[in-house]
Amino acid sequence: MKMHIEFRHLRTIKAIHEHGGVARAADILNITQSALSHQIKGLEDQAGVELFVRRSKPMRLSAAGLRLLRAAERILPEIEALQNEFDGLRGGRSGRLHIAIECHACFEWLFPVLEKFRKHWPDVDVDIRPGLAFDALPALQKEEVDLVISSDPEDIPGVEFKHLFDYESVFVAAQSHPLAQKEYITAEDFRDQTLITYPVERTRLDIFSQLLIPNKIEPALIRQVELTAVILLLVASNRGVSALPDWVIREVKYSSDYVTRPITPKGIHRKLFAAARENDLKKKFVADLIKWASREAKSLQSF
Amino acid sequence: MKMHIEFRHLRTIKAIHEHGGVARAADILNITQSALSHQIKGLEDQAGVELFVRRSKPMRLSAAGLRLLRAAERILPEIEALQNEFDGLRGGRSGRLHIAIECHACFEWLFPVLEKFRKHWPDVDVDIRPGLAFDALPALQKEEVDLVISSDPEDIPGVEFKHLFDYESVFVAAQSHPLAQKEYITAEDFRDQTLITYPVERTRLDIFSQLLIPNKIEPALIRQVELTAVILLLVASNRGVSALPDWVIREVKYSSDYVTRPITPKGIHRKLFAAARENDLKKKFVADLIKWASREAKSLQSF
DNA sequence: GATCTTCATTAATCAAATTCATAAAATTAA
DNA sequence: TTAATTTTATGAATTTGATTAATGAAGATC
Repeated sequence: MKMHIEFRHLRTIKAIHEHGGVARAADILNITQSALSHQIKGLEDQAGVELFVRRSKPMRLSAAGLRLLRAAERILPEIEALQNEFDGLRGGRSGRLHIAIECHACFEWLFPVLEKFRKHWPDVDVDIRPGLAFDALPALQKEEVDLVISSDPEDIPGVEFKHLFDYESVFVAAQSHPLAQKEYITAEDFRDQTLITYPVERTRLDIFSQLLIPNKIEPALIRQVELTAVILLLVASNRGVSALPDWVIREVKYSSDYVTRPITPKGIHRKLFAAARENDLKKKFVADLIKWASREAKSLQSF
Repeated sequence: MKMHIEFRHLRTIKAIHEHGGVARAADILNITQSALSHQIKGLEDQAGVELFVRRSKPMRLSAAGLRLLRAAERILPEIEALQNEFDGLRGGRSGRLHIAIECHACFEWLFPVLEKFRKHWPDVDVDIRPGLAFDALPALQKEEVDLVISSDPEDIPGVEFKHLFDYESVFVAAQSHPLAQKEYITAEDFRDQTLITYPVERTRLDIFSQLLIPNKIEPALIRQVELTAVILLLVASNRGVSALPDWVIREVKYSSDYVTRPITPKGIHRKLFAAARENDLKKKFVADLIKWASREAKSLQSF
């Protein structure tokens, strides 16, 4: 004999307890007293346990009934919350916005955007998913992630790339560094240098993908550093050179112990895009994030 | 449009996620694939949200579906535990045994019994309910309490009194106390004494109910003390006299700075009973508690 | 003791979950 | 590529089971 508890039963137990009696509970639940009576009987038969003490007339919960009540009071709020969440989801108030970033430096300008976003959309589950930073576009298609910040737009059906802003990857070195004398930097210049980069794969770094790999040049040493501020510190104290997006450097320009130079005569110019599923772009909160991200990025450039 | 989640849906979501696909989940749940398909469609329609990503064929949970899954994984174990508890309840393995004691001193021998009980019946919710110590028998009828330790058996339908043991309420005083010279104590003897009692109503103390109230005697002073050991300490140092069950005193007899005397020539002889609902007496764990209580009490007497 | 509440029961009704049979879509194999 | 296979969706019929209406029984209340 198996017991078959349903939410209906939990609501019934709770209502009977709270309103003291089957008839009143029935009123609250908008069903007849008879229905509740049947319901309770069904539960008691299946459970093989008396849920109520019928000795005295407005019947009270028995020990087993009290246990059930406690369960009801823990479970019912959960699905109620769930239902509210789904309501919000339909109304576009809540949702998920998991972001994969291919460019490591993007943390810099993305964080303030996320701060603002969280304030305006408190019910949206926004997050940056690390790890799957490469292969991010397949993840976007599979709905494992909802937004990808990328420099390499592809033509994928159902996915749209929104242009955020242009930037230039520039060479950074200490003022006293020999290369600081040059007007522009070439691939060859890196051959005997210590290159300081973010701790990510080479293919995700502009300096490699756009210059060193095509020219088959290997720097003398590569040193990986997480924080942009630390990279600049090391560069300024002549422990190596680096290549960073111009806006990253502009943000901390006041420390003028280093100089920037274009890479190749024309410079490495790149565009940054936000990729999302076409469907999601209709959602207000996704559009908002892209709008704010673009604005924040452009305000960084205007320094 | 209101959403109507049921346990069935939670189980479905969980099964589809775990077994990767509707067909397999259907197999596990002993239901047809069609039923699950209809079920999901129903949920999605009502929620107005896509629960699955149908882009690829063994279909996967969407963001919304994942939330539902998380809820399922929190809620389902709860009712599973509940069902197990109810199964145990039917099998007599679990249950409730809340005890009301009318005689305050009974704590002394009840505690070791409860220790043993807890070891043998770990799933039974055993407890001593203080406060409702008087009026305990009505509470027993109303199933607010499941066992009452009492000296005054009444003829209540559906309630049975099991005899535990006999005891004598004896007078205790310091060896140097004048009344220690007497062979037995009378009601009159208390008139100019400081009487040390447990902090409960008079009607629940043998010395009052059996002697002082019938004889309309009021002691010079009453001092209320919680712990038996402290009562005996005060008595030994001549701060007052007391009246206690013989077995209480026997237990700490080694401290021989006080003497005991019968109250009235015949002594106050009482019986102690365990009262329970006839129904509950069929339960093994209730029978066990009474059996062990009786045994423990008798072993105390044989000191 | 008469009346008012409160809960239980029976049979009938109604809604909804499930099934059966089959189509459609995607995946895999040939 | 087609064919074969797996996986999900759909429509109509069926079954299940929850609810109701009407009524009866048992406490409570005056």
